[in-house]
Amino acid sequence: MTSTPTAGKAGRRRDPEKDAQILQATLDVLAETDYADVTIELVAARAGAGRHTIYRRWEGKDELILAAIACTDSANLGPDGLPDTGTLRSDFLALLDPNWMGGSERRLRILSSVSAMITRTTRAVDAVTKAIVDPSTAAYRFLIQRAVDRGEYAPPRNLDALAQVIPSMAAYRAFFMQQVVDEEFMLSIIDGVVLAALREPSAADDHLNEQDQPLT
Amino acid sequence: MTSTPTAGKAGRRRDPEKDAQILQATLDVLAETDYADVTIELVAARAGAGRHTIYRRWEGKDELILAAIACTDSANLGPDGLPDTGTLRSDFLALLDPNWMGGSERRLRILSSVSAMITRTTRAVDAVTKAIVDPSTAAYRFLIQRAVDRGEYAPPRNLDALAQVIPSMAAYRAFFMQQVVDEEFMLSIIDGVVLAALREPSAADDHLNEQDQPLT
Amino acid sequence: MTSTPTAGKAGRRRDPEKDAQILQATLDVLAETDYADVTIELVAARAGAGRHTIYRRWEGKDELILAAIACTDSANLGPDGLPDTGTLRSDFLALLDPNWMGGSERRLRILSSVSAMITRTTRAVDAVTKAIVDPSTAAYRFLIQRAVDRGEYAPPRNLDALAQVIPSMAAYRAFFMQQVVDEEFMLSIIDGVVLAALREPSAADDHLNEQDQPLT
Amino acid sequence: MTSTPTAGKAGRRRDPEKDAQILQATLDVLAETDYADVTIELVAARAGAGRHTIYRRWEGKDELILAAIACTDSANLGPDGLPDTGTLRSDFLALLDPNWMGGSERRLRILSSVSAMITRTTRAVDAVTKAIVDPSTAAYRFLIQRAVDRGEYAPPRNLDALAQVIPSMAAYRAFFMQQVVDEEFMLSIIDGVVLAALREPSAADDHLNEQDQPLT
DNA sequence: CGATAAACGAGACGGTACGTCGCGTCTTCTG
DNA sequence: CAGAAGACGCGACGTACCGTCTCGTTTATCG
Repeated sequence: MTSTPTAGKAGRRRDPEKDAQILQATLDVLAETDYADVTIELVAARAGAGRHTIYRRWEGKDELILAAIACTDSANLGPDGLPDTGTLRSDFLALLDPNWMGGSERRLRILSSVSAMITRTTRAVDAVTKAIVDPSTAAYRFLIQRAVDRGEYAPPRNLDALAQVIPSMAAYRAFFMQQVVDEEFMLSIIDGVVLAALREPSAADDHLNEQDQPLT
Repeated sequence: MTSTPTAGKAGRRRDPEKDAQILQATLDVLAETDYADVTIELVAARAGAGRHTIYRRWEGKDELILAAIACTDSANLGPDGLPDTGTLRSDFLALLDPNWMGGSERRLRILSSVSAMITRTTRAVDAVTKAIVDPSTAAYRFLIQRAVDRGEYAPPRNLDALAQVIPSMAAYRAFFMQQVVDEEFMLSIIDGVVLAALREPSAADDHLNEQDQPLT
Repeated sequence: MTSTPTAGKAGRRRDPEKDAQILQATLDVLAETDYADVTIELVAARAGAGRHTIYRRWEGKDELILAAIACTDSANLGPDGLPDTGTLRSDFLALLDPNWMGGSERRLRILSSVSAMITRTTRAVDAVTKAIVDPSTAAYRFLIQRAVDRGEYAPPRNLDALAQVIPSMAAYRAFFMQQVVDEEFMLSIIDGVVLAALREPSAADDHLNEQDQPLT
Repeated sequence: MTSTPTAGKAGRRRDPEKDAQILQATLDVLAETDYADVTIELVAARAGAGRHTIYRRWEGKDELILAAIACTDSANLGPDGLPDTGTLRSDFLALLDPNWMGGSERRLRILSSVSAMITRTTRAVDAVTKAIVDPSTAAYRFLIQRAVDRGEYAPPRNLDALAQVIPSMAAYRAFFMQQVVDEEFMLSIIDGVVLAALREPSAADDHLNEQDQPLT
């Protein structure tokens, strides 16, 4: 997106490793300090790069940070990377540790930094949505749907809404309240909200378990 | 020397009207531009004040913005200001419009600006907690508790968690996804999550009100 | 010229001492290093000032250096500061040491630095002319005229041309040839050129000695 | 070892025409803009060359400019190229036009650019000395000596000093004062200084040619 | 004649100075 | 003394040029 990797033109190619180094340095700095203290100079120094090398790739500070966020590997939230413990409740708990919000302090601090841009740039919203919001929601939706499929719960009235409960509440607590998202908190919303909103399957649901049922 | 009319000090009094003008100007600027573009110079110009007059009153940019936000009257979320429509569902809907997150675009933009400070300043967290988080949670808890009290629903397993569902999800949508919190969305979480997690009271519930009832 | 010293307006006055400190620092740096190595940052640091303070007073690097050159105290080349030894020859020699070209290494290095600007800026020419060229020429013209007035020499055919001989040749040697302007060299042009071009007064000149005689 | 016509190396030969193109482009750019605005990039573009091609040939910007100036053919100041009009005065005037300082505006601008380097690079001094100072002085010394030899003037006390008068004063005027060196100016120094410092030969001069004659 | 080696246009790269802007502090004058 | 005006030290911003270093292509000489 930032570079046209192999255009059949002359001239030295942009070092693709530099991209990675710079983005990594950006994330590192972002994790350590505040958005306002993220200096292009500092990022460049960390990445062993010159300032101009950064400006050649991204339009400015914001674009750089956005790109860094975007490259946060949220790929472990794909179906393959998700836990499969047998019950939805323990799946949720298993997701706590490596998951973005309850995960490392680092991930949270990085996210917090983006917030400084989210108001002004549509791109910031897109980046956050793509890197964090969508993957999280998708992961939770997958887990719930699987539990329904295996007959653990009846199909919920609104799967989409339910899938957003945990990420929303975790983010709210972590970001606006700046409080840790620990197991106690997770359990309170797992048991008190999500699982409470699910029902055990009725007898009539048995035939539908293996079929596609439109979600609305 | 004999008559010190106002206070025991000599010299010109601080113009109390300036406080209001400056805070108003801060909110105005905050509403139209980004946090990073909120310049003390600009605020001062808008307020018809000098920069030093601002620094005499607040410690710096952050404190100024915090003070400006703090003076936003969100106090209509007290028990007296809350709707009482007869059912919890319509109470929730009645809360949508005047509520902060579903409120005016202006209010959202102003509040979004705090996010730029929330990471570094403990005071920002306090301000947000005091102005937004606590009132919202308290309001929703009040509404739910009232519905339980009037026998509309059985006492939930975790009232605190449930009370935070709506503000969390609304904030997440409005802030991180930058999408409108309209009635459709509210209904999806009211019906799909909150009300789904509540049970109608059984006959036995009269005695069980204060007890845990195992899920299985 | 750079500041309007006492306009009846509000606001902090520009520190007049800063002007001096900055100009002095500029001259110092100019004397030590090359034009290209004169950094605003360095000058500011030397002067104990911020970069912005410099840019507030002068438009840029060139203007700063020009101003610094202009403030070089060439006032000791006024009639009062000139030597009066009794003979033109020893007057010339007496001028060697404190004089600009034969003077301090410092003065020469400073001049050399301006040369980098003299091509592009008309202002540079003006500054050099005002600070160096004119004072030197005027000084030599004064000395020669005084010698003529006292009857040491007959009025020269072209006083202006003669007055420029020494500064021109000293500058040429010092700047283009980068060789020292020492007493030996000075004597060679004093005796070989200037004094050689002057004549002893004829008998008829005696009456005119004390009168004004137009030069061209 | 006897006949290695080109060189014992493989690989593509350096395009000798590129040298010329680059030097020409350098001179062109030098003539129209200031030293500081002479960009390697710009020169390369003008010459239809790549920057690296320039750096392969010269060590840097300074060396390039020096080389460009060095290739300016100012060698028409040799004894054969000098005018021989019969009198020293008209010889001087005849030298005005094609001479470097009185020469084209272009030539002056180009040479002025060296001044930016003359302080830091010894090579610049050498180049200037070789290209300008020495030829000019030699030319004027030759003309004066010839006039003396033909009996037009008595041998001057210091031929070297006298030979530098015109180039020095012309350079001073052209460079430091940035004023044209026209016939009027030349006449003023020819008549007012150089010729004034020369004496018509006395009868006794035939024997005294090699002796000093005291001024008094 | 094909392999190899250098030159070449293009342009990425690490530095470093530029000139601009905002912050928070300070001084000066006016009411 | 408060208040408006604005100078001041600091430090980040984004731009430009320097000189070096790849790239892929072209051109020459040697095996």
